[in-house]
Amino acid sequence: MPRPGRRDHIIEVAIELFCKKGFHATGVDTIMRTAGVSKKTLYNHFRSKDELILASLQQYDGVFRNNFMRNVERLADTPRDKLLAIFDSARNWFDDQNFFGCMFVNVVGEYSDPTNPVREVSKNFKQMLRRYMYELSCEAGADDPDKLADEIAILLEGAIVTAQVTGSSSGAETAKRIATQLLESHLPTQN
Amino acid sequence: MPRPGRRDHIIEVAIELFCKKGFHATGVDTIMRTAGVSKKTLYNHFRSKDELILASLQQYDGVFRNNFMRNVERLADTPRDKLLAIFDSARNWFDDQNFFGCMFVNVVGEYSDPTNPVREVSKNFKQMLRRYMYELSCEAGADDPDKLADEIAILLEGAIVTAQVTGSSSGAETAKRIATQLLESHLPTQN
DNA sequence: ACAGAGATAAACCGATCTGTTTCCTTTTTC
DNA sequence: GAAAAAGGAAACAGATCGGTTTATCTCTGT
Repeated sequence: MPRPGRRDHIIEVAIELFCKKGFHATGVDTIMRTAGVSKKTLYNHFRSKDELILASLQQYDGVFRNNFMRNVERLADTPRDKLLAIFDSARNWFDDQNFFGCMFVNVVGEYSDPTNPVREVSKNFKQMLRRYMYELSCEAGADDPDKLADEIAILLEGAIVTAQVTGSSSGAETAKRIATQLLESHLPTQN
Repeated sequence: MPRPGRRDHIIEVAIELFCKKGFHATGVDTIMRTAGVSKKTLYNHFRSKDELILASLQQYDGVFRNNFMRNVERLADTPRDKLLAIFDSARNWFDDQNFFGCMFVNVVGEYSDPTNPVREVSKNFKQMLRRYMYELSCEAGADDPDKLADEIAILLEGAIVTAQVTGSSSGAETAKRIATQLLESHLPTQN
């Protein structure tokens, strides 16, 4: 049996390197050296680099849920406020020293073949986010929760990319401002 | 003197490959073979691959101006309608067979070092876009053209990334819908 | 204590990477 | 038409790529 925690540690290191340096630019030698693990061990846990990339994306999917969404839940109580807190949570993320944009967007930029499995993983991640926004929109009593979810999702994507390219997190506030206006129009007035 | 057109042709080929396959994944051998040019010629025009990447980004900056912005100008007459036509022009772009997201976002995903020149080129590109939106906002009589430009810019970024990841161009309409609402609130009523 | 599985470091494999060089042909220029 | 510049094909260099193998060592279960 493999020693416990090793696999997760390799993935943890891989996520950091993939985010920071990119996927093609990060060699397995670097990952294995950074993780303090022999190459044989790495290939004992993952059949190939592609498989490690996939595992990293799936792991990051869970990490993001725990960090980002839990943060949202902590920052706000009502569904309406949670929809807005998404952008506060995003701002915290942007201001982190280790923010290099969305891992799922970056991986799609490097693997454009539509049949590549990373594409589906990325799509699923974005769908998961949108579903979360959809549920919040329903709970908040939006007149058209489907549309509102699409709109909030686009605002978040735009804020992420803007922060990544410009290096400034101010896009989070711009997006939140737009979102506030959207909620005012599409949510029943709260007294 | 170098034979005319050769340099531009190499760049043209490089842009296509960089967009489609990514930057690290595209080797100079592939570029040179696709361009039908010897390696010596390539390195006669560009000192290194990094220099070719930079030249490609700068060239694409101009290509984008001609294709995207001219398309906007063609689709609408008034500044207000041009601001909205940005998203129609974006939709055409997304539906193109050769859409692989924004080259400047993709390059930032692969080169995260803040001192890398590609970062500044990407930032400049986004600033150029924002300036265009700012000027249209001013002409349209926006109450706060700076804010409106930021907002439209985020909407466009969000639509681009969404189209890239999901493969659907419908985000362009969602973004346009939001933009319409923003214009209704921040522009003087037009009769 | 002993067998077997897991891990390690290192050598190794063939392929590919960016970039240079060589030799020879084509094109430009005066 | 001749000198000079540019281009082409291919070998070459050194490094790195993803991935395998080998020999040695360290755990673990019983």
